[in-house]
Amino acid sequence: MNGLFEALGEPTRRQILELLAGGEQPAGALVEALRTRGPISQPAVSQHLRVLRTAGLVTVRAEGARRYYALDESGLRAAQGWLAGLVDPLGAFAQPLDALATEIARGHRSRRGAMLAPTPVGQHRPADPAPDADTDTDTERERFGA
Amino acid sequence: MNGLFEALGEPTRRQILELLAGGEQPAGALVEALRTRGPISQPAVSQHLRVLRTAGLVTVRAEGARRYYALDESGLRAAQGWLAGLVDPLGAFAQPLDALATEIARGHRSRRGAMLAPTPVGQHRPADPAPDADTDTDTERERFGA
DNA sequence: TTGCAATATAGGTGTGTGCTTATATCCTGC
DNA sequence: GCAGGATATAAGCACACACCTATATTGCAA
Repeated sequence: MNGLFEALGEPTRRQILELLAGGEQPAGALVEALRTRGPISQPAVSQHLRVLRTAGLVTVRAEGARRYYALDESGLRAAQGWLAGLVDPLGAFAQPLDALATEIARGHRSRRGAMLAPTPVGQHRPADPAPDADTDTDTERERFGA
Repeated sequence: MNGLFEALGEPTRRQILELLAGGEQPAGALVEALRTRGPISQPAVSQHLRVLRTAGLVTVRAEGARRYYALDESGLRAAQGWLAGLVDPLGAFAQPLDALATEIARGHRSRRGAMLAPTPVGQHRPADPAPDADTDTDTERERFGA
């Protein structure tokens, strides 16, 4: 789960996510769909999918030679959580309600201010959901893992 | 309001947003704050602020020679809305509750599928909140506008 | 096994963009 | 007015990254 917002920053990748909002799809179908909008190569899409995957925005499921991609809600929620934490320092609305209780119990200080890195509740201190981190920890060989 | 997610894709810019979550701040203070994390020039920050502004993520208020920046919730909500639209095709949870009613009244079709560009409710069809759009429509001279 | 379909990786290229220094613009106080 | 502070723009550079073609890997069916 790295480079969350960096991944979202690319229009083609956002388009892929929109396509996946319609349900799970094999990589090939995504290539096809994207080609209705403009010319793009299969490897380009594959690379985008990899970025989305390491960002925790999509999941893969292998079925035979086909690889089905789907939205990964955890990543999407992480992004939403971070945004929510900005507007609403208390994080009251972010996902699980019990987080609110936690905050209250802690005696919510000063309501706004001195809360530089807003804790996006739900995931405690994601330490910035998208911390540059070019360190490709994804060396795990799992090619075509069935 | 352009390049929403592109703007969010930059770590320094996200850091600026986090700083602004603590309340309105003049540009200079942001430069100072960012310098605690690492070396950066004043123009660099100014440029980031511009990007955030044209993305609708921050607002500016001029007071004397100083320019106070603050979070623009509309932009943040737009981003959240888009994300929400992905996970929840009906857009039930996105901001104002009445949006749900609207959807229901319209007779929510087929629940999932064929809804490629999920309407993020709240702002009807932002036509992709961050549509590449390199066309710099921001030629409006408003330098140091009081 | 061979062939083909589906997808991923390798390697190379061009461009966008984030950075810097230098300078312009605008405000305020003297 | 002029000096100095605060911020924005200009111009140029370097590097990241999105893209491509070519190829490797895996699965399946003949």
